[in-house]
Amino acid sequence: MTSPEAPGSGSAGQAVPVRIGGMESSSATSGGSTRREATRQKLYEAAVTLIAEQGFSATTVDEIAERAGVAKGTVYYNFASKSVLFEELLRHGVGLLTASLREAAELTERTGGNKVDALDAMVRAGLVFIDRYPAFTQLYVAELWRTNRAWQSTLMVVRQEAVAVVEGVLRDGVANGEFSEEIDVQLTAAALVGMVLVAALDWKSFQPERSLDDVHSALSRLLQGRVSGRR
Amino acid sequence: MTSPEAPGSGSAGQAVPVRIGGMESSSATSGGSTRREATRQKLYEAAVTLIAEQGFSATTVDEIAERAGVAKGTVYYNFASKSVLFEELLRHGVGLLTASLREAAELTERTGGNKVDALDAMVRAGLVFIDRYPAFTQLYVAELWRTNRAWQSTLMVVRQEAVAVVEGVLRDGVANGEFSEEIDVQLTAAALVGMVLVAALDWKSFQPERSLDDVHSALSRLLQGRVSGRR
DNA sequence: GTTTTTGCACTGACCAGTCAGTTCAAAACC
DNA sequence: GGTTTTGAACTGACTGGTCAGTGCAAAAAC
Repeated sequence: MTSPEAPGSGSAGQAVPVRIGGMESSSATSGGSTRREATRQKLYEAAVTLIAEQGFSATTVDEIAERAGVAKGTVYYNFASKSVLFEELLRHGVGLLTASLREAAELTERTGGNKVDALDAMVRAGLVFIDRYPAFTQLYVAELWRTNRAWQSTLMVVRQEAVAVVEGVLRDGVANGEFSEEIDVQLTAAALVGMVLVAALDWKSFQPERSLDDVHSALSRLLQGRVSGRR
Repeated sequence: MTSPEAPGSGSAGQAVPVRIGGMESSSATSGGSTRREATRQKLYEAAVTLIAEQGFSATTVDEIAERAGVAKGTVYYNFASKSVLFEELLRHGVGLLTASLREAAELTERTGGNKVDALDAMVRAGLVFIDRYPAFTQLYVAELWRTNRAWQSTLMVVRQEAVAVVEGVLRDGVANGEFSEEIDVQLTAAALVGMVLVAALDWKSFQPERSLDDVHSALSRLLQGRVSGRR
């Protein structure tokens, strides 16, 4: 099940039954069995594609259960409600993205790259993420600017974490003179995120045969202002 | 004429409502009453905000009718179904955007601007549009990359019309040497659209007190590569 | 007199969430 | 070893409610 979607905690090896306490702090249901974790994972995977395709409200719990190969009751055994399932899915997915962006930025830092390099590395990290989890990305974009929804506040927090990584790099770049002091950090960060997001979704939807490198270099060019003019 | 048929009665064919290419609704209002047009307009306005907030499936026809101050029967007198109403709304809205972009590009052309100016004018036109119709924009973004929905093909056609305007300017710019020949027109256009879309939605959602000029200048800077480095 | 809107009762499909009952692997016991 | 008990995990039929779409007679608008 190295399935193509549903950001889940790695691909939980289903062979190894022993899994000692390590990592995750969320204690609550400690003693969590592996079986349960596997079921949740299957549910995430089923839900993410269905919701990306049809939207949250148009996706039924029966469908999710069916695609996960599980009874409907199991969904409710594992999650308090349909929207809790969704909320948890969102939190998890964006967490992965944030970690990935942060790592890209830090790696560049450590290997002595400048801030433009960091930005470029983050663009690539974003593309890699979208390449791996297109459905999740799609669903995220669809929900991000909605108001009046149960998971709105969760989403906002989680979004801010991701955007903050980009903003941080921009701010650092301004501080060390690499970027103009005139730039508006917040707006520029949003614009950069949008650039990657939309270009990548278009790539996946309308010309999926293109390579990641292709897309990356097009965006790099734009990012570095190598669009206009000669050369 | 895509003249509105009588209230879809008969249980007749409910075969997939996907129908491409319908001509523009008569702008001339030929014969068509203005009253009807006004009712439709009210329904569009009611539907757009509700659907932007809640999504298509979570929005009920009763709600739409109520917010429009109209009886439910009227909705069905004017539109064959809920999804037809939505589809027409999409077509209508994107039509406005496309016209606006095209106008911006042409005006720049006529007043002797170069292609960068045209792009910049289109960015502004996009911002003005989003400023005026934030709910529509939001809803459009939420639906754009969905698959498996009834109005998918309509959306695709209409999206292409809008993106094509941007692509056209880019292509012209490449042709006259203003832009590098290396740019990927399609991807760059998508990225530019994304930049404006996401920056503007963030603006509206998270810092609505900013002025349009503010946002525009931040994007202009990015567009012209005046972000990094020197002056 | 024709078109459009209203109001409202009605139907049939669909769906989130529930709950009494089943499964089965590991623990407890002999 | 073999047997019994336990309980977490899972099942799926069922319920109560919701909602798209219908039908139609009468009023309003043009």
